[in-house]
Amino acid sequence: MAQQIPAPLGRGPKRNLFTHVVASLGLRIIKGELNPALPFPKEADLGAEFGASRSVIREAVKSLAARGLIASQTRTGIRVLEPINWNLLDAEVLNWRYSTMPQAEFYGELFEIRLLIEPEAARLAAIRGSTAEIAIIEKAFAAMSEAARTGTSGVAADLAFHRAILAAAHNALLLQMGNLIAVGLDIAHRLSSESFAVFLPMHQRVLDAIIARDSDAAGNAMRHLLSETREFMSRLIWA
Amino acid sequence: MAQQIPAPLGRGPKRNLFTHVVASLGLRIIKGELNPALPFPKEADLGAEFGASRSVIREAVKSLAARGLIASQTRTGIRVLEPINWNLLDAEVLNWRYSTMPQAEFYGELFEIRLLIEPEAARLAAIRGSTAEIAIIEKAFAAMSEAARTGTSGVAADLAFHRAILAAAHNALLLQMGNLIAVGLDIAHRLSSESFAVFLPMHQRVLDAIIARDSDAAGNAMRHLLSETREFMSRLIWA
DNA sequence: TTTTATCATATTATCAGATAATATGCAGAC
DNA sequence: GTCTGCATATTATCTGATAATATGATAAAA
Repeated sequence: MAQQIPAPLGRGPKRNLFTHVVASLGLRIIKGELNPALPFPKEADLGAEFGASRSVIREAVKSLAARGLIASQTRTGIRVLEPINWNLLDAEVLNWRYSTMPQAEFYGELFEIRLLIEPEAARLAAIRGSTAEIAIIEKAFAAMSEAARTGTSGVAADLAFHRAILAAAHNALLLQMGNLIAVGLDIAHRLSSESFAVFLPMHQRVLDAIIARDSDAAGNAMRHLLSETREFMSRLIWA
Repeated sequence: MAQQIPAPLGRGPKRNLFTHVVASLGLRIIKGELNPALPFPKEADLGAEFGASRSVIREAVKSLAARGLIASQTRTGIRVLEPINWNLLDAEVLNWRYSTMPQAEFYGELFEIRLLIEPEAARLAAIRGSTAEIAIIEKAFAAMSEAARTGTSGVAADLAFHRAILAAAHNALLLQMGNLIAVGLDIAHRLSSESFAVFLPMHQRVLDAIIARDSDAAGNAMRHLLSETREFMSRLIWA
């Protein structure tokens, strides 16, 4: 039988059908359009809607289930799980949430966690970081400086800086929080592409404290950096 | 053609083929038996190994990919991702990791995070918690007391207590950390089934501080509870 | 009336065997 | 050497089956 023509479906990168279905359903769930109280479309219906075969639909369902968004059962069908089950730290879920929540609210939530995690991570990095690990932090900072000088985007370097600190703290669970930071930086970059240059000196202070193995100073410098960034962003959001 | 008889494969609940394949591969990846440097088996090979059709294998692959463990690409095949991409806070990944890591190491990592998160959560709960939310904390504590009195397992109530505090802190990302606590309590329970009775008074102190809206006291009480628990567990692990 | 046992049915779970898309590496041209 | 085009291996997607299972209806029993 002739292959079905994939429906054009308008916007969206649509790298492949699977990705499209996952993103589309994921977003609908996060938005609340599909929720635990409502009956979820059957595999067959989803297939018809997306112009996809059952295989693709089922793979998408498994992908969303792995993120804690839905569960499926023989005869019962698919159902949306309560938000408490959602893997909010999953990069995709994080982005879907970010794109649907009020910016200020999401940002407040995000920075509350960052302020909880990162100062302690900086403190631990100053204590536990190997010289090699600290060198990576240094290198990331150098890249940030370079980006500031040349006026190119320093988002990647900024992210690398914060991730390197998490890595130097020697706690894998802590490192996981990198996703949060990535989203946070992405927002910051969209709001103000030069913002990170302003905060370069504060990054420097964090770095110096870690190099000096001064754990308290490192923690404080990081706390200061994050507080100031939050302030700065708040002003941008409310402006 | 006759349906293939699902291989008995020995132990394991084996609720269904899909779950079995996911758990089996997930564990192998976490263990490092399958790693980024090694070529990953092809879909066809996996199918042969597990006695499963390609559909099941592909669904399992998507499920593991959603957890950040692997990625697959046309022609290139499947590959294991670097550990930094793993969703360590996913309940399954957490359990796989727990079952393969040295207990002391895992426990240290876990409590480092809990000590970071939960005192602040308790503090915020004392400030932001609605009366209804605080009532839930109270109810969980009552259930813990009851369990202690009757000698039944209080793990569920204990988990409910800590989750209720996270919920009362009004930060969805914070709530996500409940998975960590669940694993932590599970370990504690396996090591010493009566341990939670010992810590009942410390839980009471946390609860009282939250009811009294004394945020600092709540934070300190939680910190104390966790430190003592960690101490207690360390002794058990090394004994 | 209430409970328990039986059964039909709807939906996911799994299987089988296709074709399509695509990244890789090789071979040949420049 | 570098580029271009082609063959190939592997995943991506489709199609159409059969199997397993939870649900609700129905019937039987208490």
